[in-house]
Amino acid sequence: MTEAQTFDLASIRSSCVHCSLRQLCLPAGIGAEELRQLDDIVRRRRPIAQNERLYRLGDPLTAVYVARDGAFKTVAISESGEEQIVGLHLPGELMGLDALGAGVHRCEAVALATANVCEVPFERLSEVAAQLPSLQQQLLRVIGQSVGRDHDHLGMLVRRQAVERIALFLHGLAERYRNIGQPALEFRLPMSRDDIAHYLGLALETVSRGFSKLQDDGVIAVLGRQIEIRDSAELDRLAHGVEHEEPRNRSRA
Amino acid sequence: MTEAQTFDLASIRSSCVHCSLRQLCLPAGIGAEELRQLDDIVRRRRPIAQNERLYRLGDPLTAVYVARDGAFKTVAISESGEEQIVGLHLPGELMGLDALGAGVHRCEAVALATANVCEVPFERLSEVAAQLPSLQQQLLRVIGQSVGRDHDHLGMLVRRQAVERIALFLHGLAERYRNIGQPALEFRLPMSRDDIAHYLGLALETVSRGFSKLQDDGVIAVLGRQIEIRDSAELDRLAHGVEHEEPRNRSRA
DNA sequence: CGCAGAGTTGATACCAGTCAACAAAAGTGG
DNA sequence: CCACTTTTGTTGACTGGTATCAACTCTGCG
Repeated sequence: MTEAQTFDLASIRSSCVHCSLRQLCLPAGIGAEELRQLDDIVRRRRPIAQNERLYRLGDPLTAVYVARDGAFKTVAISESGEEQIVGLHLPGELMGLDALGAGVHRCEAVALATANVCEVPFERLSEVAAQLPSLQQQLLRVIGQSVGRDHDHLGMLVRRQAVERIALFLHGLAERYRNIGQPALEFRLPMSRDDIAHYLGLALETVSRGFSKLQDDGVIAVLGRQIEIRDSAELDRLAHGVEHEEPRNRSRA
Repeated sequence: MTEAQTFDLASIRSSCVHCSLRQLCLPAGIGAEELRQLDDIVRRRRPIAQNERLYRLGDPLTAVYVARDGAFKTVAISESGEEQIVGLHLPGELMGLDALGAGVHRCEAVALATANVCEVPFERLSEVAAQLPSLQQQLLRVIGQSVGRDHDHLGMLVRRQAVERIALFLHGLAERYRNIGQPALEFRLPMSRDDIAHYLGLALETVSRGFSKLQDDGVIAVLGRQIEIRDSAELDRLAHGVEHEEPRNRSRA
C-alpha cells in the first residue's frame, strides 16, 4: 500500500519536535535551537521485528536507544548460560546504559513486539551534551530514572512473595503506561508468562497461578495477555504488602 | 560548621592527585590541569561516624559522594516501612546517583563504619564536566559501573538459593577488594549478618547457616566478621551455580 | 486435522522463613 | 575489674510457599 509506505516514510522522517514522547525523552526541557542539534544526530531505524536484538552481549557501545512504540527486554546471560531479565523498557525509556561502564554491552536488548527505535550515536551525544547544558542535564536525569527503575525492580525481588511481586509488577506497569499517556487500567502485557517469570524471579507456573488468584479475588481480569485492573486500591494494598506486615506492628503496639 | 572546617585541615588538603583511588574514581584518565579544576570543587568532609547518614530519603540532590575508606550501604524504605538494602559501596564507588532521576534522594546512605568521604557538589560537577570532555566521559563511565554493580546485585537475588547467593556475595566482595588493592582472600565483612541478609533478600538465620555450611565444607573460614577464603575455585563454582545447572547442559551435549 | 506454542491447573517435595532458645561479644556502670 | 545488660551471631524444630514434574486446555497455523 502506498499509503502505508508514505506513512512509514513519515515516521522515519518524524523528528523529536513532533514526537509524542518529547516531554519524557532526551528532548525534555531543552530549547528549540538545541532540539534541532539533537535531532540531527538521532537516527530513526526501520521497524525492529519481534525477537530481533538491538545489541548483543559483548557488542561495543556505539549508541543508546529509545523505543517510540513497542517494548523491549534486556537480558543478562550468566556464566552458566541462564538468562536473567534485568530490565523491561517501554517507549521513552533509555536502553543501552549497561555498556557505559566498560564500553561493552553486558546484556542483550530484545524486542518483545515489533518496535520503532531511535538510535542515538553515543560519541555524538557526548559531544553535543557537552555543548548544551540543558541536554547534559536531561541526559543525566534520564539515566537517573533508569537507575530508579532498576531499584524498583530490585524491590520486587527481595523477600516478597509471589502474588506480591505480581501485584507490584502490574502496579508499576500501569504507572508507566499512564506516564506515556496510555490506558493504565486496561492493557496488553507486552511479554509472555515465561518472560514475566524471569523478570520476577519466579517459575512461570507460579506467575500463572498468581494471575489466576488475583482474578479469583476480583482484583484483575485476565484473558491471555489482556489485563484489566478492576480493583486498583486492592492491587496497591497487595503490592505494598500490607496484610502480613501489619501483624508485626500490631504485636508491638 | 566553621569549627568543623578548621577541624581537619589535613584531610581537606589531601587532593585527588595524591589519592590512592585516583585511577578508579572520577579523576581517572584526565589530565593534570583538568585534575586541578576537579580538585577545586571536591570537598573533603570530616570523618563520618558509623550509622551516620550522608543523605536521607527525600533530601534534594546537592552532591554525589565517594568514600576514601570505610563502607556504606544505601537503604530504600518502602511505603510499608521495611528497609531494603539496594547497594553496598566500597571506597572509590560513587554514591548518590539515586537522586539523578527526580532531583530528590530515593534512599539513604548509611556509614557501615567510620569513613572519610569526598563530597562533589553536583551543580559544579555538571558545569566542570561540560567543559572537560575527559571528565564527562569518566563521569558517565563511573555511573555505568554503578549500574553494572546494581545488575550484579540483581543477579544475586533472582532464582538463586541461599548458599549460592552468599557465594556470589563473597566472590563479588573479594573482587571489589582486589580492585582497590586490598587483600581479597582475607578480609573483614563491613556489615552485620542482618545487613547481609537484607542485601541478599534472605533471613539473617539463613545467612548464618550459609556461612556455617561454607565453613564446614572447607570453602571459607569464618570468625564473626573475619572471613578467609580457603578454596577460591570451589567458591566460584558455587557462585556460578554449576552443580544444578550442569545437568541441563550435559543432556544437550 | 494434527501440531506446536502458550497458558492453566494439580500433586508432591524441599528450601528457607519463622519462632525459639542459646552462646558469644560488646558495651555500661558500679 | 567484674557483674550486668544489650547486641550480635549460632543452632534447632517446624511450617509454609514455591519449584518441580506432569497432565491437560486452548489458540492459532500450516
